[in-house]
Amino acid sequence: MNHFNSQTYIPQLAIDCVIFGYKEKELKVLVSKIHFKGDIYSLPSGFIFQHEGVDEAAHRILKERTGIANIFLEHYQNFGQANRTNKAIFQKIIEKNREFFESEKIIFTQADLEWLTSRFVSLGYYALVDINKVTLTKTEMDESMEWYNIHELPNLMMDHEEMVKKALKYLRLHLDTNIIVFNLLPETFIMKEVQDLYETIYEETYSRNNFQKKILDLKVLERLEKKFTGAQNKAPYLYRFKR
Amino acid sequence: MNHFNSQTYIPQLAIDCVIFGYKEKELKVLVSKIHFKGDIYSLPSGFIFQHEGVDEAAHRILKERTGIANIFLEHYQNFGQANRTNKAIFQKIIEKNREFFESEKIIFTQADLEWLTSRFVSLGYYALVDINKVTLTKTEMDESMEWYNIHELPNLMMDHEEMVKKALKYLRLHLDTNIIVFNLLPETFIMKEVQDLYETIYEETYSRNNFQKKILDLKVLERLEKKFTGAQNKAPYLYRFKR
DNA sequence: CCAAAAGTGTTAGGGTTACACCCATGT
DNA sequence: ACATGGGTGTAACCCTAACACTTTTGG
Repeated sequence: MNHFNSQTYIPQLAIDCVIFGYKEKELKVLVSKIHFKGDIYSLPSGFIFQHEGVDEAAHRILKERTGIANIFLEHYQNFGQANRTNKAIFQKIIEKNREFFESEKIIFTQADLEWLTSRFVSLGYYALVDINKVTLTKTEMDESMEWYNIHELPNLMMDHEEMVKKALKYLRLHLDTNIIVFNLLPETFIMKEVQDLYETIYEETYSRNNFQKKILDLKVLERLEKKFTGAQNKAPYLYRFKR
Repeated sequence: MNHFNSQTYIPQLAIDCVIFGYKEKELKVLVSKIHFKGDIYSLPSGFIFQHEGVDEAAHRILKERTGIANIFLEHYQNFGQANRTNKAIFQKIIEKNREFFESEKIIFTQADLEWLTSRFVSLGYYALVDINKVTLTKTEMDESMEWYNIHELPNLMMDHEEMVKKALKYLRLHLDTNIIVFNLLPETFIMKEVQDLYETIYEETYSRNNFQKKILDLKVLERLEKKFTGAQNKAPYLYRFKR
C-alpha cells in the first residue's frame, strides 16, 4: 500500500474513467467493487503523479486495470462541484469495517484518510476498448472488476452514475464526427457487427443497405476475404479498420 | 493582497479564460498585462476557492474582470502536461523587478511564490460576451486589461496562446450545433451584423440570401421594427434573440 | 431448388446552393 | 428617377432514405 500525500500526487484532483466495451449487442462499462464490506461500486479511478501529465495519468490508470496501452482515451468533462467529497462513503466504510481499522493491520493512516476525504475535482475520461483484448486486473483496492451492461449498473458511489450518463451522451455525439467506433470492435469484423454496435449505442435501428453505404463511404475500412460461418446464406465480407 | 494557501484555494489547480468579444468585424480576446516589468501578458486567470465549484469559480473570475454575471461560459479543455509551471515566468519577473522584491514592500511571501510556481493543471474555459456590456476591471495583478484582435495578440505567457487557438477551434465547432453566437452581439442587431460576425469567426464569406434563410430557420430570432440608418436604401429589420 | 441473409442498384424526397427579382430609402 | 442595399422567391443540385432486386451459401 503506497500512501497518499502531496509530494507524490496532485492533491484534490482525481481521474475517473468510464471504460466502454462491447460484446453480444451489449454496451458495457467496467466497474470495480471496492475491497471493503458495504457493497461500494466505483469507476476505475486514480490520482495524478506530480511528475506526469493528466492524459498520461489516465492512460496509466487504464493500463493498470485493463492491461492494454495505446487505448482510445479522451477527456470529456470535469466534475467539480463545491461539496464533492468522499466523506460519506468513507464514513460508511469505516463503520462497516471496524475490525480492519481497529486491528494492527493499518491500511490507511490518518493522513491518508484526510487526503481521501478532502474535496476533489475529478477529470472525467472515457475509453473505448476491444473487450477481448482486455485482461482485467484488480488493484489492492478492488474486490472485483467486472463488465456491466450500461443499463444494469450496480449503485455507483458519489456521482459516478452521472459520469457514465454524461460519457454515454458525449460518446453518442462524437461517434460520427470523429471516427472512433472501431475501437470497440476486434481487429476484423463483418458489417452486421458494426451495425449491431451502432444500434446498441444509439438504441435505434437502421436500414441494412443504407448503413453499409454510409460506413463504406467513410473510406476507413478495407475489405478482406469472406467469412464463412456455416450458415446457409451468402458469406459476408470481413473488414479491417485502416491503421 | 490576499495570500495563497491550500486552506483558501485548491492547490495546483487554476482556471484560465478565453473571453471572446466582437466589434467592427474583429474577433477579440481579453488579455491582461501583468503589473510587473517584463511585458508579461496573460489570459484572465484565477484559482478555485475551497468552498466553491469550478464553474462558479470561472464565473467569479469573469465577473471580477468584466463586471457581468450570467455570462455565457463553458469549459472546453484541460491543460495538464507534466512540466506545466510558472517557474520561468516568475524567474523573469523577479529578475526584472528586483527593487520590488528587495524593498520592504513585500508583495509575495516565500510561501506565495512556492504556491505560484508549483506545477499547475489548468481548466480552460471560454466565454462569449457582448463587448459593449463589459466594464473592464483590473485586479491588483493587472497593469492593463485590453481587447486584442485574435490574430494580433501580444506574446502570451506559458501555453496561453495554445489555449486561445484551441478555444477558437472549439468555438468554430460548436457555434452551429449549440446556438451561442448571439452572446457576442448586443441586445438588438440586424442580419448583416450576424453575417459579418460569422464571416469573421470562420474567415469565410457567405451568400447573403441563403445566410438569412439559415439563421431565420433556426427560429430563435424575433423580428422587431426596422432600423433607419439614414443610408439611401431599404431599412433592415432589427432582430432580438428569443430569451 | 429453396430459405436466409448479404450485396448492390434505383428512385423519391428534403434540404441546401445558386441565381433572379422585387422593394424600400434618401438624394 | 435612380443608385444602393435589404428581403424574398425559384430552380438546380446533392445527399440521404426507402424500396427493389440480385447473389451466394448450405441444406
